Amino acid sequence: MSLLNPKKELEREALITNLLKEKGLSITAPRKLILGLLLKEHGPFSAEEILHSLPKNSCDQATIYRCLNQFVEVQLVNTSFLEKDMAHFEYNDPHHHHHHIICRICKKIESFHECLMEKIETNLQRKGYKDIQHRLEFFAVCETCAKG
Amino acid sequence: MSLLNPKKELEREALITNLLKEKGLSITAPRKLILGLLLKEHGPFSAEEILHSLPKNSCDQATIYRCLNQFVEVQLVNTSFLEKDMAHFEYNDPHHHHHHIICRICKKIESFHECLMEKIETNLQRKGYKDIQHRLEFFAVCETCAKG
DNA sequence: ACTATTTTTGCAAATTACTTGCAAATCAAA
DNA sequence: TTTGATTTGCAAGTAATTTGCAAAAATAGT
Repeated sequence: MSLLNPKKELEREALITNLLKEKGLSITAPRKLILGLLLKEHGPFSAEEILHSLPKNSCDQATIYRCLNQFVEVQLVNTSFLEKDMAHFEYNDPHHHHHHIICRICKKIESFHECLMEKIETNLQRKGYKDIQHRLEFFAVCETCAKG
Repeated sequence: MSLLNPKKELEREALITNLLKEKGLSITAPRKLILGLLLKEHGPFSAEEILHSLPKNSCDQATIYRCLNQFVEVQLVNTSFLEKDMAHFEYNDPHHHHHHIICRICKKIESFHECLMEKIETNLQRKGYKDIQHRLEFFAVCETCAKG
């Protein structure tokens, strides 16, 4: 824990605890660690990155996956599939809706906040990105499943 | 091969062959089968679905993956990650740019052609979809990599 | 607080989409 | 058709993610 600002740390603790409670998840050490990391640093992170960012042996990788999946279920966290064989996870902050761009070569990930595609592409071009493609997918519950 | 319309079949053959040639890929039986399927039916298909749609033993699964990856490289085919542990593939028809919606429960995939998000979401709501989320990601070559 | 009940965790093994090494088959160029 | 390069099939390998199970921790009731 940070020795520099114990008050802020307490606030963070309370925030994490509240978020978990609101979503009906019990308060456990691994869940606080993982959610705490996602709140402090703004990802997206792979499960492996999370594992290595947390204190050694503080949390098993199976637990990390299980917690992340639960967080995604209750929409506390978003998943992206920026690389094909590895998911990335990020705190789902409703006030900071944004999207990602990944370099096809070096895999560096950046975020941006515009939300109209032509505008976004123009801005990306100005930033020097070449050969831009996008992928937009919607996820929802269809009429049949909503009734069943 | 279809006995109903041999002329159309020949045209299709020629189209497939031309597409492969244009992209600098040699003409092989598996490549023709896979691309042919993607041209005839409009996916997206998983590799497994492609395997089972082709005539028994006409093509190994390793070959299917290799061909699909080559098609993606030359931008003849697009990939989506609609389900988290399985890629879907679709012919990249520049005249029919579109996006997908997948039901979070039954995994049924539909396509639509609008390209502004609010409009899309409104239309999806009219179709009865609930709890709509979207995921938009850009892929490009960053300035550093373009120079290096 | 204490205990009982439920939930969660850690570990190790399993799963599964996807990839790869290699010898045999097929393709393309001349 | 022959020659050399590319591609294929097969079987084994890889790596992210999941799962079974017993032990540990969290919650609810008293």
